[in-house]
Amino acid sequence: MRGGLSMACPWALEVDIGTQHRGTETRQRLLDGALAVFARSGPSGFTMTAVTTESGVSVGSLYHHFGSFDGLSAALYSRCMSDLLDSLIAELVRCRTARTGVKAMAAAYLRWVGRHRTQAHFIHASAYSGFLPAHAEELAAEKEPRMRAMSDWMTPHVEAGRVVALSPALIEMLVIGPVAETSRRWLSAAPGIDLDEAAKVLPERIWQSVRGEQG
Amino acid sequence: MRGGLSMACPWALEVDIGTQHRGTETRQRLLDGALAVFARSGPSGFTMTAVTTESGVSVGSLYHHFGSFDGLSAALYSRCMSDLLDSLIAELVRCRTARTGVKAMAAAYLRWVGRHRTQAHFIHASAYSGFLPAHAEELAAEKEPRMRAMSDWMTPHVEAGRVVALSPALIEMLVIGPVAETSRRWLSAAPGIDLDEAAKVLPERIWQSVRGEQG
DNA sequence: TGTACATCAGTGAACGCGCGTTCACTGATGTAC
DNA sequence: TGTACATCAGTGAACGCGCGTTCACTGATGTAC
Repeated sequence: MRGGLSMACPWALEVDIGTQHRGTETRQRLLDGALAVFARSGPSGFTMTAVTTESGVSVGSLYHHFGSFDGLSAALYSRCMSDLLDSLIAELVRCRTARTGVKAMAAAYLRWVGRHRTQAHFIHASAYSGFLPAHAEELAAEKEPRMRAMSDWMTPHVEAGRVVALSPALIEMLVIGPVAETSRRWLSAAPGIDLDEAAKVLPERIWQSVRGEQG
Repeated sequence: MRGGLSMACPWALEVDIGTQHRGTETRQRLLDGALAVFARSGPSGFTMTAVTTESGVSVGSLYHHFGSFDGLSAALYSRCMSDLLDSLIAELVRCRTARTGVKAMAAAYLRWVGRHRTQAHFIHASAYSGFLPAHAEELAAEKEPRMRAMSDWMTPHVEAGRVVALSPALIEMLVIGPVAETSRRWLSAAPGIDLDEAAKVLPERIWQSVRGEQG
């Protein structure tokens, strides 16, 4: 059993610094189980009992690794958010012009949501949950370098006038706002929202909203 | 007591068709109390016990009027959403050009959120709550005429090419997306978001994203 | 290489708490004659 | 105008349920000598 798992997860050797392999594996099982519960039962069915049953891990073990159920929720949120941001960054760094970069981010956001519906649902549904403020520090530490990577890409374009001279936060509102709202409606199963159609037309319109005088 | 209330709320005579005045008053007290609880304690403190204590209305009375706690939540959501939409419409109908109308809606949204923080918080935090699907019909009935009013205003501008030829839903994403995302961050007390600053610059950028070739 | 020991990982029964809901009841209001 | 009656409005104790959390414990792993 142990040997098999080690072969399946050779990278675990690098991750497990000062911890045991089975601990890392248990954490993954809990996070995977939590996501499975959320996919099946939504926010109202997202309880500790359901997660421990789903993952086959004991309550005490959950507490050993995450400290509380909120702690597990925050860890899952962090994993989902990092995955989303990494997807955006991967698309962004391949672009050289401001226009292609902005459009790529908007399109990548919609594509990621379509391909990771449960994760996207969990991120959006957790927006006002109690565990976010309680674990704000760790979450910010995970998010900050990724936000900086995007900001670093954008800054030269802003300084050259190819993107409108607004604060990074407001540029983010214009780029992410429409696709986040689209995702929210799609996740709520609102009629009349099609991700593919949105991905075709929104990126160009979003670019029009942030292009500068030299754009 | 009754006489004093009747004088304070003469319009109640028009609203109370087939019901008693004190019933209407009790419903208002419950909804007001619910909003007060949400303002003080947020989503996690939003419980029936808290609402009945705050409003001084008995549990049984709550059930008599709303059927369940979810029913009360849905009614509160409906009241907040209608108030928001009515604010947008009031600004919209005063505008004749596509540009001023679109900009007015975006600005009005941000202004309403700033002036009705708790209501805005409740709307956004309820996005994935269980009571929305369960009461979808009544909520849609309240919302539909208001959405149609906005759609009716927009249609001639789309047909004349002053607004880009996209589905009403996608136009909504472009107009509401950035201001909704801005509100969300502001409501979460995220640093670096200022509603007044956003209201100054976002409306014009949003207009750029939806203007048509004749705009 | 073998043994002792410390630390990490994992277990699950038991607990208290506060939640939403029910129900048998009383009181207030409106209506019919 | 007065009375009987039906309906609407309001009460609050009692209930069961499932939640997150605790804790005394066993087992597995890694390390020192």
